[in-house]
Amino acid sequence: MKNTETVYTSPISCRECRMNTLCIPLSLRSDELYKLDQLIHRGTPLQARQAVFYSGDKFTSIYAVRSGSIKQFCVDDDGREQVTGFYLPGELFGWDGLAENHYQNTAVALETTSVCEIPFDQLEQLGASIPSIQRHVMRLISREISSDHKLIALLAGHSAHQRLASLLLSFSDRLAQQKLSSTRFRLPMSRGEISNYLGLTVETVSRAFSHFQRMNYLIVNKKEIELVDIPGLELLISNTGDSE
Amino acid sequence: MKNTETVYTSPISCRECRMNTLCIPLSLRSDELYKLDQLIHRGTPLQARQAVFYSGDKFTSIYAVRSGSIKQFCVDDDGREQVTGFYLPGELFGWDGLAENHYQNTAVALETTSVCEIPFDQLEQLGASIPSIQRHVMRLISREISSDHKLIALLAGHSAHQRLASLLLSFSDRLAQQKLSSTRFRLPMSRGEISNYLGLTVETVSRAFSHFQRMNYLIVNKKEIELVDIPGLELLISNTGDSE
DNA sequence: CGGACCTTTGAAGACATTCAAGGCCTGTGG
DNA sequence: CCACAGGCCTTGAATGTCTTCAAAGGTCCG
Repeated sequence: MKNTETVYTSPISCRECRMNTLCIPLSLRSDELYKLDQLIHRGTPLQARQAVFYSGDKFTSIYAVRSGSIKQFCVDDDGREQVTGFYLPGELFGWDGLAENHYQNTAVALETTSVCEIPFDQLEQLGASIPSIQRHVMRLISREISSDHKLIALLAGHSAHQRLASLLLSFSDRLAQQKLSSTRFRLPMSRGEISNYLGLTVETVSRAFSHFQRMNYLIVNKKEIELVDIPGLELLISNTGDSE
Repeated sequence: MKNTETVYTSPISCRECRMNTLCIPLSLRSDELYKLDQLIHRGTPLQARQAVFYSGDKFTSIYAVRSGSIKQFCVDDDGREQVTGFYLPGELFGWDGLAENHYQNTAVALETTSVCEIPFDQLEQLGASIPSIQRHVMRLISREISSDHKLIALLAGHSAHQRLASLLLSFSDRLAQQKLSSTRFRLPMSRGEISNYLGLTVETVSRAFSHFQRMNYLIVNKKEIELVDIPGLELLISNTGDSE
């Protein structure tokens, strides 16, 4: 099992676990790394339901989840909330504020959560002098677009069961990336938040969980999930319905 | 009626209508503008159904629609296509390729279409020397995220009628930005493409059009649309259903 | 212990899909 | 130029999935 983090041999990089939470696979000289590291403000931990920023706030920074989890949602013209994403440790959020210089979404902690703040104008200046950083920042933004496209495809073309299964497997994958268990985990958000994200009702999500348990795809106990048949869930998602 | 384009006093900027199709509200010195303008490759016109790039192609450039229209779609693991966006003159596409250095979507012309190619590495280099360009590029990418979020909210929280009405009003707005009629226009895509984009079936979209015509919201003749009651459509979209 | 909120489950209903068929355009070949 | 084939679009009827409405159990926190 290779430890890819050994790239960061600088004592700076691992101090306070800053860099590795950004998952930045850059090969930087240590002085460059030092500059990047200096940008990152380590915030005080947030309590559940506490906001990182509100929709309409002036855009200043992007954020990385260090521990805990974040829910991002926007509010429609007619007052409807729409969850646009859940963010786990190592993931970045806040990009949407860049376009209009104001955050379009509100970001709140789903549990006790700590985040890193990365002031954008400083990141921008640093990017101007270190091209690899510039490139990487753009790549990170683009990644957000790709994940949004995946969600669009999920919402536009999949059933309730498929949507929930996708969410669970997405969580599983992302936890695995953090070297956490991909089969047993705790969902940090409520059924209501899941249903909103997936474009369903609370009842439908609840029924889907029950159904998955009956089918022995998983064991669910409140927010604790144990996936016992990941291939089965994958099959469920890929089934277009023209067979069976 | 102010003409905001008078910013571009340089003879370069208006040559071949390059800059104004990018809608870049930058105040650049003419030498900077010249450099930016030089990047832009004017492509030969595309015929309907012809691709700008395919999913999996190496990422080289972003593109701006000069005339005509573009459909962007990705193909799921299980082969399902999902339209992720339609692009009209003045709009940019191709950002999704940045993350993995390969385009995730395929972009095809919906009709005879001409696009500008903007090689990304050159744009990047230029951005490094001209901060305002750098900033603007990021803003453009972020705009893509915002519009994706709007689509997510549309798919997750709105009925078939609301989705189609939203699409029509979105077209109306975007055409107005190009100083074209916002009430009479031709939809460049098929019913099937609309239904895929909106997460519906062809039949549902067709019925929605018929319904809108019966309700005197619009007049539809094949792909020709005339919006006759835009406020009515707006009301339809904002109605959460708890009234009326 | 009580109350509010979240979750689950049931039953009825609504909306969108599926299945089916016919009409309308377009482009091609006779 | 006309005929025909194949899309694409529309419409109808039946089905199904998800929602809505309703109620009860569970959990958390004061």
